[in-house]
Amino acid sequence: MKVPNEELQRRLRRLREELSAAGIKQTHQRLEIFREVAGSGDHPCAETVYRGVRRRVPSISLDTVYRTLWLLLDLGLVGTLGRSRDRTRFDADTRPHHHFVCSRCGMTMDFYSEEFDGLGLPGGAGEIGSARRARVEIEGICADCARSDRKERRRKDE
Amino acid sequence: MKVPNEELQRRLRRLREELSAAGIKQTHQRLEIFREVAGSGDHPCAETVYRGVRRRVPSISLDTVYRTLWLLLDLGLVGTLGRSRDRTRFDADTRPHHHFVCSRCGMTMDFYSEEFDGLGLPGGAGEIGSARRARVEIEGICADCARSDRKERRRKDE
DNA sequence: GTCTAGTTTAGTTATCGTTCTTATTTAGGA
DNA sequence: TCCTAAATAAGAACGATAACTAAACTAGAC
Repeated sequence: MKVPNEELQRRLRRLREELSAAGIKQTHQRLEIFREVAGSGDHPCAETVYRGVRRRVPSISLDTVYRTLWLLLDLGLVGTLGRSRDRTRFDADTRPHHHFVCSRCGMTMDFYSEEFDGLGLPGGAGEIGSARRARVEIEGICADCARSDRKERRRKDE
Repeated sequence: MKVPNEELQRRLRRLREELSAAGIKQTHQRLEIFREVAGSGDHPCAETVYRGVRRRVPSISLDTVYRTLWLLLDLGLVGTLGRSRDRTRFDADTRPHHHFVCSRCGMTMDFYSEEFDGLGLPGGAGEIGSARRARVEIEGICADCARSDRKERRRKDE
């Protein structure tokens, strides 16, 4: 799976824009690391990116790859699959269920929905495979955080 | 967040059933570790479970907690949040998108669906918070694996 | 109740992904 | 071109997790 060149160029242009907007230096390493991720239609891990970039920049260090990937994540230029930088969390609820994650406080809450359980691949993506079970993660602001936000705002307005 | 006692008892009963069905001994430690996870409506990490169990079984070792949690996972008595035991994977596609994960080969494929992007909390769970964005992960068998499964079955039938 | 195989503990060590430290290099502005 | 803050390379360090040991323990079969 390769990203078409046109799309890759678009992404590289965006990288340059975002870096200068944020006042961050455009180094050879950063460019090549991003090119590696942005050019693979896949979901590479840091090690894979490292091996790929090393073919073009043999002196690159794994540390630089990690630092750069987290930088790109902060800038919103890449994302991660699943929760990153978190230890494994266990869940004794084995019924099919879904999660709501508060993007403010990080709290994860379960909820149930048979409709969500049975979601299948949408038309056009059906040829990828056959669905067995769906898990939905909704990101948003939990009621508690929304409350304290409102309180905070009221305090400021006075 | 605490699990109601009735539900906890149901889960403990299931633990006993599954352990004897699998011919695995029912030890005090296993019971207490499971009770800790099953009794917390939360999503504790191994360390949290360890601290909780240690209050009741002070001699417990962290090693036993890990061994038992993975055992419970293998038995399907607990699950994990997100991909466990996997390194962080990066994704240069910053458009909203969803994933199809093949439970046979582990391959993760992207797909797009504006309908999925906009999923909100279902009725009855709306008071949890306000949704901002949804991510759907569909688990199933990819077309490639389905093909080789069929081939395998044909070979056996001959 | 006895036996035994499976389990736990404690302690040590290994591994793996990731991060830190420090000396060196470099991008980009003056 | 020169300067300096920022970035890098190398390898040591780190934290979570896993493996291994030997000795003690115990659940469940007989």
